[in-house]
Amino acid sequence: MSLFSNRGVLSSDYVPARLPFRDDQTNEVAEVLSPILHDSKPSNLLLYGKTGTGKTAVVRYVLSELRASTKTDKKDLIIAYVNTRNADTVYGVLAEFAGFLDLPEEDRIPFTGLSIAEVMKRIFRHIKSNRLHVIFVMDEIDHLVREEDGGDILYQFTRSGDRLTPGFITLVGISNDLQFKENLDSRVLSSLGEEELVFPPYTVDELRQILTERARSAFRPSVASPAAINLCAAMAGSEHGDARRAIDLLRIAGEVAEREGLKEIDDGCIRRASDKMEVDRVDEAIRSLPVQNKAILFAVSRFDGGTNTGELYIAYSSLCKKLGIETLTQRRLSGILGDLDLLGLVEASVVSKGRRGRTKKIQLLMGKDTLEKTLSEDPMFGAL
DNA sequence: CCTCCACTGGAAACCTAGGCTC
DNA sequence: GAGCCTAGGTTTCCAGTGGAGG
Repeated sequence: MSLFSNRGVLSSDYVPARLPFRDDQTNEVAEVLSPILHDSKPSNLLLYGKTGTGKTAVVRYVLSELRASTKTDKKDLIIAYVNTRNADTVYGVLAEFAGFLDLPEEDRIPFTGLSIAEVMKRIFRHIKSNRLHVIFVMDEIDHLVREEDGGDILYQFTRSGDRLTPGFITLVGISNDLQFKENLDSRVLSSLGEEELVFPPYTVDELRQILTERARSAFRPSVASPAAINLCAAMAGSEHGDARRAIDLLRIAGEVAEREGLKEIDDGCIRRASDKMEVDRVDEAIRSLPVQNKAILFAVSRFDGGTNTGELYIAYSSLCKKLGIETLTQRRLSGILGDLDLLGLVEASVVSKGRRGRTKKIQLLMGKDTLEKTLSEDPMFGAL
């Protein structure tokens, strides 16, 4: 018998009927966006806060309320939500955004081939001619700003006024990075940040209450004891006040308990769940890597006590020959190493060895066996 | 205090895939 | 169908550099 009565309550895209400890933010977002109900353009809005502080949840909540309170026959209100990190490139963001707009057949955005300018033109033309009122939510907008030309796109959106009338776009930017403003053109910032809102991290006590509330509807009675919930809140949230992590942890702990045939979640489940989350994260990151990055990662794993760029390049080159794939240049390898470092799969730091030059000291950040197990799913690496 | 290694990392050129125009 | 254009990945080129050994 399942320990869960409603697992969905603990899933990452669940929006609860009320967001605890976020009433102020909810009201403010609602207030800023409310002009749309009277067909006038709301101010652009910028939300900051670390991950798991409820930014996305608040926005989703307000938007769904907004949707609910507009008349069903209203076809000119478009609410678009794009996570700019998932969309990955500037082009990807625009293409995904365009997906919300229901462009006419001949103006559909293919997945590649068009210039950014052409994509913008199509989007703007469509909004203008259909008098659309658009709220465009860009989650993890800091990622877009870091992309080349990303800030430029924002500039165009914020300056798009008369190219769109009688339609309009209101931008809602969500950022995890509190300093991303520094990389932003000041004109864009002043326009995008017409209204700003900061989300403080949750305290451990707040997390505990959030979890308690969710657990009540997610689990059968007496599956998640107060002690278990305390531990989840403390483990996931003590450093960052990250509610998403805390909720994920609780859900996975529940799954672990269920699989092990237990009647309730104990400390052990939670610790094993925490380990599992880390393994899953790494697993997924490896799986979605391009071949070259996998090959480089594999080459890194051949050195037990860490290695350096020159040594790694030699190992990588012979690996490529063995695999029958193209060998990239050392310059490129260095760049990919940087990416792997950002993903937290590898640690690559520049060290100087005096007269023996400067290099990157490289170390694998996971068990060799974890990597080999995941990599062996790829037919190309299976034989190794 | 200077040298000089083994790279780093910026900049620009090059390549490729795919849509567009005519 | 030829020829053009762009985005994104890669290569080419190279000036710049932290610090152990002299």
